[in-house]
Amino acid sequence: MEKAEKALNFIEHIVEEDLANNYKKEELRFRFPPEPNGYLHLGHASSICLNFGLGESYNAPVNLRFDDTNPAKEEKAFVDAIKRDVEWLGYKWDKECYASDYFQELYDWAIMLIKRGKAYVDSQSSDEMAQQKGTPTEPGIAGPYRNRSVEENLELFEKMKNGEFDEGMHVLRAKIDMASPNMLMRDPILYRVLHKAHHRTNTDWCIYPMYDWTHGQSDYLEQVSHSLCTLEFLPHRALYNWCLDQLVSNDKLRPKQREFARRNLSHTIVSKRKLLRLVEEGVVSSWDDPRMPTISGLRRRGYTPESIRNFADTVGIAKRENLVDVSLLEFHVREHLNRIAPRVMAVLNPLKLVITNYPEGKEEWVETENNPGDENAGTREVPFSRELYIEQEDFKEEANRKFFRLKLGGEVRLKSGYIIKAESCTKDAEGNITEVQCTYDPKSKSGSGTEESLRKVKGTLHWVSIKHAIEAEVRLYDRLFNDENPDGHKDKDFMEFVNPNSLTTITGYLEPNLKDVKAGERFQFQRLGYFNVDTDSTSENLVFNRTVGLRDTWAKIQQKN
RNA sequence: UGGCCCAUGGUGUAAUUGGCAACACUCCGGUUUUUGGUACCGUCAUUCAAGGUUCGAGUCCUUGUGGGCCAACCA
Repeated sequence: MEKAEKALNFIEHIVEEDLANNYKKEELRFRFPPEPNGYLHLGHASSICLNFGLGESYNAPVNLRFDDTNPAKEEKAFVDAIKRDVEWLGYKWDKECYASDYFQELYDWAIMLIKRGKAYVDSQSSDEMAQQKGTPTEPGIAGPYRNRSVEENLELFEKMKNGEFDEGMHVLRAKIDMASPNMLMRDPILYRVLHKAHHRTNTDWCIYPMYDWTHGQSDYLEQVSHSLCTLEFLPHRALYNWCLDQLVSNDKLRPKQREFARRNLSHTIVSKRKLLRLVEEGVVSSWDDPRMPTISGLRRRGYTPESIRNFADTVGIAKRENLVDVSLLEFHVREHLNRIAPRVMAVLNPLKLVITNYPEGKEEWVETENNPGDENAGTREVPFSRELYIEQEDFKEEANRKFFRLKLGGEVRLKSGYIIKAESCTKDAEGNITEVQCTYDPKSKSGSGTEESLRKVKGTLHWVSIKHAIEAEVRLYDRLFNDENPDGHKDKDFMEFVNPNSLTTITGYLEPNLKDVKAGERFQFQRLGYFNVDTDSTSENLVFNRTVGLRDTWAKIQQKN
C-alpha cells in the first residue's frame, strides 16, 4: 500500500519495464550471493536489503546463494555466520544454493565450449599470460597455445580434472578476443587447478571454476531474473552475457545483470582486509566488537534489524559515488529505539547528593513511566531515599540562566520524585566537588497532584538511590575513525585515523530493576542514550554497551561558548 | 594514452520519462515537554560549465570539466 506512494529507484524502474514488456510477474526471482570467506558487514546489508526488499515488494522468491568457488578462502563457519546474519536482519530466503552444487554442469559446459573451439588450455605462467594481455590502452596478443586442437584441449582438460597437474601449470581459457577494449574479454581464465579440499565437495574436484564462468550460469540454473551487483562488476557484464550466449535455451528465462553503486558510510571502513587488520592489531577485540561495521558487531552494539533496514531504505540506491553520513544510521537506531526501548535511570558519572531534610533511613518507591511516548508501556517503581547519585555534569556551583540544571540556590526536579534546592556543596583538597547538600519540598512529589507538585521548574534530573543502586560495567563507544573517509586518502594509511578513544569503560550505577537483565535487552538510560546488555554480561557483572547517545542540544549550546 | 560508468542543497535519494525541483538526515532558528529526549513548525539548491534542440530542459544533443571503474590462476 505504501509502495504506490514511494518513488521507484532505477532498479525498480528496470523491473517495471521488464514487467511491461517481456517478463511475467511469476518469473521474477532475485538472489543474494555472498562468498563465504568472511563476515557480513553494512555493505552487504545494502545488497541484502535491496534484493530481499525487491522480493518483498514483488512477492518474488530470493535465493541465498553462496559463491563458493575458491576453497582457498572459504569455510563452513562463514556460511553459518552469513545465514545467521541474514536471518537476523529479518529476511527469509527461498532456496539455499551453492555455486559448488553446479560444478558438474559447469564442467560439462566447459567441455562443450572446448568442442566448439571456444575454449583452450593455456600452459603458460601467469606472468606470461599477463604480458600478452596488453594494457587498457594497448591490445593483447595471442599466446602460443591459443590454437591447440580440440582433441589436445580435451585431453589436457581431462588431465587437469583428474589431478595429473600441479597448480599453475595449466588453465582453461575462453577464446574470445585478445584485442577487446574490455580487458575481461581478452581470453579470460575459466578454470584453474587447485589441490585444496572444498568445504562442501571435499576432494571431488581439483579444478575450480572462476567467478565469471560461474555467476551467470548459477543465475541461469536458478532462473534468477535480475542479478544485481555492484558497479565494479559492470565490465563483467559483457562476459556474463557471453557465457550465457554459449548455453541458454530459448524456452528458459535469461537472467540479466545490472549494477548499482556500493554504499559508503562516513567514518567507517568495510574492506575485509582492513577490518582484519583492526582485529589482528588489537584495535578492536574481535569481528563482533561493537565498534565493527559487521552485522554481528552492529547486533552486539544494540542496533535493531529494523533500524538497519530503514536506513537502507531511506538511503536508496543509485549509480553514483556516495559517502553516506553515519548520522543517518544513528538517526534510524534512535528513531526505532525511541519507540521500543523502556526508559530506566542510570548514573554514569556519580556525584553524591544528600537531601538534608529527608528523614534518615526513610525510603519510598516512586512511580515512573516506562515510555512516555507509549501509553501501553506501563509504569514501574523506583526507590528514592536521602542519599542519591546525580551526574557530575548536572551540578555547578554557579552558572548562567542557560544552565537548566542544579546550581547553588537553584531548584530542579528529580525525575518522578521531588523538587529540590541546592544549599551547599563540599570539595576535596583539589577543589573537586564531592557532595552536594540540598533540601526538598515534601509536598512537591510527582503525581501527587498538589499545587507544589505542579510547579514548573526548568530542569529535570535523573538520579539513583545510592543504597539501592546496582553497579554495572558500561562501555561507551565512539566512532572508530576520526576521519570522514579513512579509506579515501591515497597518501595516508587508514590506521592513522583510528580514534584512540573509541572505547571508554566505566562503572555505572543503575536502578535496581535492572538486576536480572539478559544479553541483548535494550534500554534508554534517561537523558543519556540507548544501551543494551552485552554478551559478556553475567548476573555478577552486568555489562552494558552504549548503542548511541541521545540527541544532545545542550552539548551543542556549550560547544558554541 | 583506449574503453566504459557517473555528475541534482552540507549528505543520500526523488521528479508522473520534456511541464511549478520533492522526501529524509544534518546544520541553524522556534513551539511543546517532569528526558536540553520525543513530537511539531520554519530557514537552507534556479540541478558541474558552455553551447544547442524546444512554446518549455534536471531530463534530449554537442563540447568541456570533475570523479570513478577496467591489465588477480580473487569474488
